[in-house]
Amino acid sequence: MTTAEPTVEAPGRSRILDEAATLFLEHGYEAASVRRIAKAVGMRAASIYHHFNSKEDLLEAILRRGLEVMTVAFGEASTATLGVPGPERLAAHVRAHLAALYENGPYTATHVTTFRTAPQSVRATIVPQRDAYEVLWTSLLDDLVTSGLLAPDTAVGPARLMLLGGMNASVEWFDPHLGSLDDLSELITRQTLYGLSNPMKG
Amino acid sequence: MTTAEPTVEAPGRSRILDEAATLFLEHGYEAASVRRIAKAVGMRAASIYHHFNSKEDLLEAILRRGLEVMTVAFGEASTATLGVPGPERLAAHVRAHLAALYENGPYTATHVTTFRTAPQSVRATIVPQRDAYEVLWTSLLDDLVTSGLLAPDTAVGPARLMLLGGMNASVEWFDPHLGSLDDLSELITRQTLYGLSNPMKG
DNA sequence: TTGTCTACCTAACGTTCGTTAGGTAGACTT
DNA sequence: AAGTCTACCTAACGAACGTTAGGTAGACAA
Repeated sequence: MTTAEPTVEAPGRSRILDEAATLFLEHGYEAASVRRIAKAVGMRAASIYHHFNSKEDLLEAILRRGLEVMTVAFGEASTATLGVPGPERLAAHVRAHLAALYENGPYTATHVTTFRTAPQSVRATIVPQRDAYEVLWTSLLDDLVTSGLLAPDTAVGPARLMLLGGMNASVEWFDPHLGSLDDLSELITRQTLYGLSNPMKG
Repeated sequence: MTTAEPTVEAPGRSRILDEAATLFLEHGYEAASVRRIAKAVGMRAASIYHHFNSKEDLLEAILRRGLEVMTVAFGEASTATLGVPGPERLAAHVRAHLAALYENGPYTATHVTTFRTAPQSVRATIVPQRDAYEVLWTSLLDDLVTSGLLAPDTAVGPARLMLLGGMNASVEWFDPHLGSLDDLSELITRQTLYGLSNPMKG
């Protein structure tokens, strides 16, 4: 009513975020220049600065959003599986993290691939939220140990790092247009829980 | 006798490779400028071009060397474990890949972290050798299926990607000065084979 | 001793970078 | 109708980029 909806497409802040995240993901933060991002959006480099104070601010917004997508997905998986058995509960959280990587824009994928080489000042502002996300996983794995699904002597720290590392590494080879996210989730969950060894043997 | 050995340190091509690989690993290819690399070596930017034709050539040399370190390590593990049981054989190869990542300079670590965002022309020249390395792993896993260690219905492709992805992802959190490479190898091997689930339960 | 080669150097090239200053066209408010 | 705000624009800044041209000091060979 009040505002006419855009006829063809609405540029602006969210378009910039989308295109910048895509370019950061594909080429890295430094290699994706402001002019290249602007061109992808369909505007001039200077116009970026109407929406963001600096290129680093833009990166920070993207990393933060990627983290938020993960965190929200984790929370939804948690509330949706409050009473269910351990394996299903783990599977739901694995599926949630993978969905964050592949289904809500390039933000989470950009986060996990770009964070390590991001400028130190940007990383520093993000670290607390990142730690919070890792705590969520630690708590989940602790619960699964307590409930008896995971071995009592499980080293939860390394287990969390390997599980998240394995999921994140899938951005290097998994293409959601070619493979099914459900299949990938099931594969990772099963391999994490039971490994590759032949159950018929010792 | 013939040549005096360097009093303090020998700069030159190998120093450039070392420092460049370290900077590429830490900050990424684009963020590490030729001048910054030269400064780390203790020379001027122009002098780099006495040893390499371009920055891309330098990157290619580093990626190639990282791949060679992996490949050699894999080969040694293979010949050293020709007759041994499957679990030990897998463990040796895992240990070899991790040693390549952490023990023979930053080349392999730089390779696995930088390849994805490297300029397309550089990637293209490296791809064949990369594929060859993956074939080595595929063959190993095939053997382990045949020998009965791994389940007969193992999807070897995804299993390989997850194992290599998990090992490579460890560069984000593992510090060889703080943790033992043997412990990490054993952790990854055991988790890969048997998973995290409680063997006391169904 | 003269010449060649290696491994660096200084100086500079054109290009691109992130960023800023200041302008404008349209929408919406009063 | 005049004023304000939003979302862009053109033009340009200084700095840094990869790279090249040409020089030099020392080692070694003839």
